Amino acid sequence: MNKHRTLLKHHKLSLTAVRLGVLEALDAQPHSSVEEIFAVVKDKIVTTSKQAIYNNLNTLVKHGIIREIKPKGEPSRYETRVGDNHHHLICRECHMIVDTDCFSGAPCLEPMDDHGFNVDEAEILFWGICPSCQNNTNKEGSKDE
Amino acid sequence: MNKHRTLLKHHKLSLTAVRLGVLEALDAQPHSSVEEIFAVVKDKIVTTSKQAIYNNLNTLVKHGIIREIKPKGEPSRYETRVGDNHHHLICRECHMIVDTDCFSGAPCLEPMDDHGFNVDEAEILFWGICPSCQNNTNKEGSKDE
DNA sequence: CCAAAATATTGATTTTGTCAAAATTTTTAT
DNA sequence: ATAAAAATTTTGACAAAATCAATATTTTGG
Ligand SMILES: [Mn+2]
Ligand SMILES: [Mn+2]
Ligand SMILES: [Zn+2]
Ligand SMILES: [Zn+2]
Repeated sequence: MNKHRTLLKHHKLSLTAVRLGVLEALDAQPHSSVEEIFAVVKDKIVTTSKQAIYNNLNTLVKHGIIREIKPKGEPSRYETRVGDNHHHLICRECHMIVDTDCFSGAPCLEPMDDHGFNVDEAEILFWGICPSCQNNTNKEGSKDE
Repeated sequence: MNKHRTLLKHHKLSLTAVRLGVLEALDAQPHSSVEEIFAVVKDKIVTTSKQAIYNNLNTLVKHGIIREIKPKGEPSRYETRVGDNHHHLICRECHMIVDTDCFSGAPCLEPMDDHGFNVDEAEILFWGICPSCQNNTNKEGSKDE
């Protein structure tokens, strides 16, 4: 995958094995957690460390190359889909995350009253139960976690 | 404040000093953190513990009596304003949080594509710079954190 | 007032993530 | 291609936020 090399060059970021591994892992599995990314990268680069994953994710976020999502009470997730201000559905049971586009009608960046804030991002999380968990609940009766 | 006693009774929750203290603290200062609530409650009930604050906040959230907000990279905030699906502006610099009403036009609970999810909450965080921090930045030049 | 249930207190533990220093790799400039 | 400089990686210690668990205390309902 050469687009990552080009992208990193554009941002004057070093082109390292771990960094490329992180980007590939995220392309393959959007909304991954640090643990998940680490597992994938470790498969290719056995000597890698969790700290290197953290470092790279933070650097990539700072440069706007990836985006961080941090749902209440869960570790951060990351994705390479940036710059389109899309939003997320998250399942209260299995914590699965899926993309959903921005409303076409509603201007996300314009709250009813902005109180003088200079708003640059509208982060929207739709909380609910995913189709699969809806089924499970129906079949197994009332069951927690 | 007797409305809190009534409210707790409705939910069959014990009426304890700490619990009432938490609700009063939150009424007085919406979007407070555990630390802030603890400080306020401790002022009245010197023997209280942080764990009691955590316990109570969790219980109150479960019962829908208060609401939890958890912005990326910050401790949770709590508020007694519930049930109106309002949203929040948060300052990237000073982390101040202010309320903003739901769009009137856009139906918050209806994402463009719900992917079969049973959505019950739309959590919207508007990120930006608050008026006060805009001033500081202008006056002090480019300054970080 | 008394027993049962709920809550509070205390201290240990977990999870997620940062910090810091030395070792290695990558880049930049001869 | 090579050497110095810069960036990244590795390792281990550390920190913040929150939960868990056991015992003590308070609250409730009778
Ligand atoms: Mn996404
Ligand atoms: Mn609010
Ligand atoms: Zn699910
Ligand atoms: Zn501010």
